[in-house]
Amino acid sequence: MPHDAALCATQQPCEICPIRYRAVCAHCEGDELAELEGMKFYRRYEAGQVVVWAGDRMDFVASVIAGMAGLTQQLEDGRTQMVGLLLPSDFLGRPGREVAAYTVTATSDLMLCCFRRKPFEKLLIENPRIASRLLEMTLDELDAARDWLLLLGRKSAREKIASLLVILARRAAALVKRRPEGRIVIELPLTREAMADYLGLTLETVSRQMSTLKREGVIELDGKRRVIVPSFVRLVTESGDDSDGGPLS
Amino acid sequence: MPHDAALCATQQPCEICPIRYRAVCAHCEGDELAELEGMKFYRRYEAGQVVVWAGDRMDFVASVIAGMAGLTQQLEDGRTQMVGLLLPSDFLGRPGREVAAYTVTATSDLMLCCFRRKPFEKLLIENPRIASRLLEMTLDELDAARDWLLLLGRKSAREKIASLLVILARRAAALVKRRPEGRIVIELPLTREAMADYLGLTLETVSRQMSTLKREGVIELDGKRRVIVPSFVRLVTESGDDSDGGPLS
DNA sequence: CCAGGACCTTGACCCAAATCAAATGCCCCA
DNA sequence: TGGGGCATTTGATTTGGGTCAAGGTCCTGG
Repeated sequence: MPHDAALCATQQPCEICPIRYRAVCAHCEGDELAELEGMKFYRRYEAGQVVVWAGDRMDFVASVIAGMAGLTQQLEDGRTQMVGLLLPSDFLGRPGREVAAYTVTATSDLMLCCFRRKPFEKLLIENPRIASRLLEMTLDELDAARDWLLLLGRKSAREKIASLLVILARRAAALVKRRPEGRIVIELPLTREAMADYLGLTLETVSRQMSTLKREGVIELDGKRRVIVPSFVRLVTESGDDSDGGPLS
Repeated sequence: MPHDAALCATQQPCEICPIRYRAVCAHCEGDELAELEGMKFYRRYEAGQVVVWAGDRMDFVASVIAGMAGLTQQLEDGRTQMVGLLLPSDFLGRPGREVAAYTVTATSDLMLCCFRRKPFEKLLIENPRIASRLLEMTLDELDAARDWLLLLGRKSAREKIASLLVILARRAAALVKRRPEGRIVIELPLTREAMADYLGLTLETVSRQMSTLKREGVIELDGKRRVIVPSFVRLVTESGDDSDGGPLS
């Protein structure tokens, strides 16, 4: 069956696809996934709830269906850095690793489509197509991590905030509404503290920079968690990287 | 044939293994790799030489045989961040990507074992074992990138320096000599500027922190590029993370 | 053996972001 | 309707690391 973009792009969870419910679905991949029935289950978490603690045994891997989660790492003295951002269609867990290396926390209400580890690993071996899809996704994640390294290592606080908004606007189509005249509305699925942990800043600095961007008209705030972007191009400029790749630019 | 740890761990390049000459070799993987003959070639680069520029076409992928290279990303105004560190056995290039996303520079003299892209990709499809090895390596790289995010986001300059030395000591067995009484000697394959680009610092700060660590007896310097670590445990303490995983700890 | 240049160190000063400390707003539930 | 608790904002102050500037060291090639 041919790829059905409309069906794949829907916000409804695909009931069959094991990995990426939006870009790959039963309608695209065919019957090879039918065997997955019976090895998967859904779980929901509330904002702030911990999915797994680093060091805990994790007997499943999962695909994010809705909401957002963060992978988090800590130094002994409590300094915290987010090291992974999971949005719908992202994959959680690592084949072959039974013990979680990072703490996973729902930063907003979260819905996961989970697969029991053992049968999933068996599936990977038997089904090179899924394995290769997983490799591709991992490579994309690595690229994202590398952009993040540049952000953490070399960008100013203001550029970091702008970059985060750009990332959310580009990746989280579900969070974004386009308004007439090109205005964009972003529902922030993170607290200021989670933003700070993502950006390697303190929450006070995040708050101050949000205020500054607002004062200068780069963004508007409607409540604390809704950001309106009058000019996306302007926001991208503020983010420091000129890459015009990706949607919305 | 069973895994031969001694043979795999040798510093000699494995003439057959396409991906990781130390951990996987013809002796472990068997004949499935024989078909690789004829699709591979070696290249050497001098310290400072650029392997590929971001945006350039790259018609091969490669395995690092000796030396060290850095992947580097830049903002328009020239701020530079290293986003990948390639040591012997690391893999360079991404299947399916013909245009390099990052600039690759040899930070020391470098030897690559290269594979022409097309036949390599064909091989990946036909040989799930190699594909799965590549997935595993990519996941390891992602883990390393995540530790790096923590380093850039939350560590002090001093901790960053100590962390880099720990990483080099753990990963680059080829660079490290153990002396009696547990002393370790590290040959730094990077300039101070490359260290700064890795750590998200300026070269002046790197130099200052090296001097401080020396003054306090955490390290000794023999010339500019040879670091002697009297107590590795002490160095790990200075690095901020208490993880005692990995060799040498 | 000396000159030039690349690489590194050190000093003085400055500034962006952290830290410490108070408000303020907001939501939920009694 | 009001109060408790959390998230957020804002202010005052400090500080780690950046910036600018001046040497120093070592290697190489003439």
